[in-house]
Amino acid sequence: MPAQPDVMDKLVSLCKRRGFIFQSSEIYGGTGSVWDYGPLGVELKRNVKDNWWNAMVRSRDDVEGLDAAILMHPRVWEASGHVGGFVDPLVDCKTCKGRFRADKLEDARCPQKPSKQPGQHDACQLTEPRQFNLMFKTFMGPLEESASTVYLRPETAQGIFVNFLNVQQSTRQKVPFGIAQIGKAFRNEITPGNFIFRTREFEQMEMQYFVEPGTDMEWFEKWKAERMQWHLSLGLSPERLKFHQHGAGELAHYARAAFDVTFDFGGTLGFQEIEGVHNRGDFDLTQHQTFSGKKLEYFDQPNNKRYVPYVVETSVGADRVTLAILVNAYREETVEGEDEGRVVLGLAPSLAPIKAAVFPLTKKDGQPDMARRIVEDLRPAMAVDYDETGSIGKRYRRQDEVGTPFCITVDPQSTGDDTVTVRDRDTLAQDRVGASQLKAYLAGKLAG
RNA sequence: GCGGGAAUAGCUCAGUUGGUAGAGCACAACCUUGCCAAGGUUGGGGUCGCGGGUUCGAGUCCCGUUUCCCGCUCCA
Repeated sequence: MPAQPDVMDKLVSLCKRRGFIFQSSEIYGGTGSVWDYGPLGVELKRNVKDNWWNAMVRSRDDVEGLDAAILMHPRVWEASGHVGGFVDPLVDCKTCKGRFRADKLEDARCPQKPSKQPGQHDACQLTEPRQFNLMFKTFMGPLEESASTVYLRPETAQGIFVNFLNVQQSTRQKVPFGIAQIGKAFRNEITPGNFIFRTREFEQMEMQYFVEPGTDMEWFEKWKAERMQWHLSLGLSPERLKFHQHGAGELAHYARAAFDVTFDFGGTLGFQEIEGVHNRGDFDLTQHQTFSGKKLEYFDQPNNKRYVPYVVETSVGADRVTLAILVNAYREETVEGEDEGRVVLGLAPSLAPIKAAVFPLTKKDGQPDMARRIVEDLRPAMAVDYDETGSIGKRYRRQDEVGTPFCITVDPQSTGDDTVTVRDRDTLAQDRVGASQLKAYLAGKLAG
């Protein structure tokens, strides 16, 4: 299915208009590359995170939850390789306007091929190398001069590694087991962009699974399969999901094997990573042992052996998955007999910010009162909206474009026999349901 | 950070050779209608991204700056 090239633009507009996502600090002209989630966006993203947490932590007995601090001891980032590895010296060529990593140039010459820019590279004009550190720096302590420099974490994983023994010992977990965390991370990306796809402040959903060395590739394959299923369970179209195993040359410094889940965002973006599954070996725990001087070994009592576990990691960008869900759900379609098309967010009911909207067909004959009683009845069980403004068709479409799966209408018949119509967002079918059965009826639909 | 383009109402856009802002849609109230964006009346909303300059006068010309888009570079 070829995505419309301009779907992303329409989505950005829809997200702002209906309160999903706003640009940060907009009234001051906006701040680059950070975004705020509005009333509907925070519900959607929270539903995504809750789904992940329930699948990853609450429904398993071998994964424990954690919420580590964003600010960590600065030595953590020396051990992790971020202080050294996250700094790239870059040079610009004034002739061809290209930019290159100074450490990758073979000599002090612009590597731009002459054929690409004929006659322009007789004299190279490279700027001095400049350092780009991708970590945000700040100060811990009230006086800037005497305070120590700390970093905003560029990934959540290190909070899990440094707590490996705390969690293992406090929960009496045995290897293999995992630690999961949802939290913010920060990177001074050189080129942020594409809406919430690449931002400088973002949220990760990570799980580090600790296994016995030698069983790591087996677990790597297990988690690959499990994570693919999760993305499908969110309603992402199978044809828009593609899985990419990294070749030896692509691997990051810590990885023994890596696997990306990519999603087709359409347009110029195309397939982009939304989750990575990595076999990190014992790189991280060994580094922290070295830098901290503390043993990070697991004692296998039955077999009387001691080892540093290997780690299989799955790391999802919460914002990226949320964006993928929005892109995947966006559609424009024509209703038969209508001139104007409708915009629909075909969100899975479990992810929809609003589960049901209740309308009185007219403002007469006690219909608004009955509709409001239904709202109050449903509210404890689900996010529900009330709307009496405009024609019934207009109200349906307001809900369609924010992905509400069910619309409930109170009509003249309702006040007599206590039944209402439930209209399905996707099929447009209408069921007649007794008002007293409504809660159970919707619960069944939302679960199924 | 470099090069190019852009910025006027919530959205999409008009705005003449410089003479202190308009339309459609959207939104709100009321009337009407009553199951898929009907119609009518009324209304709210913009110091034209921000700062400076030229000018009697700047949305319009000049400089700076911020943000966004497209390339380059980077992307754990």
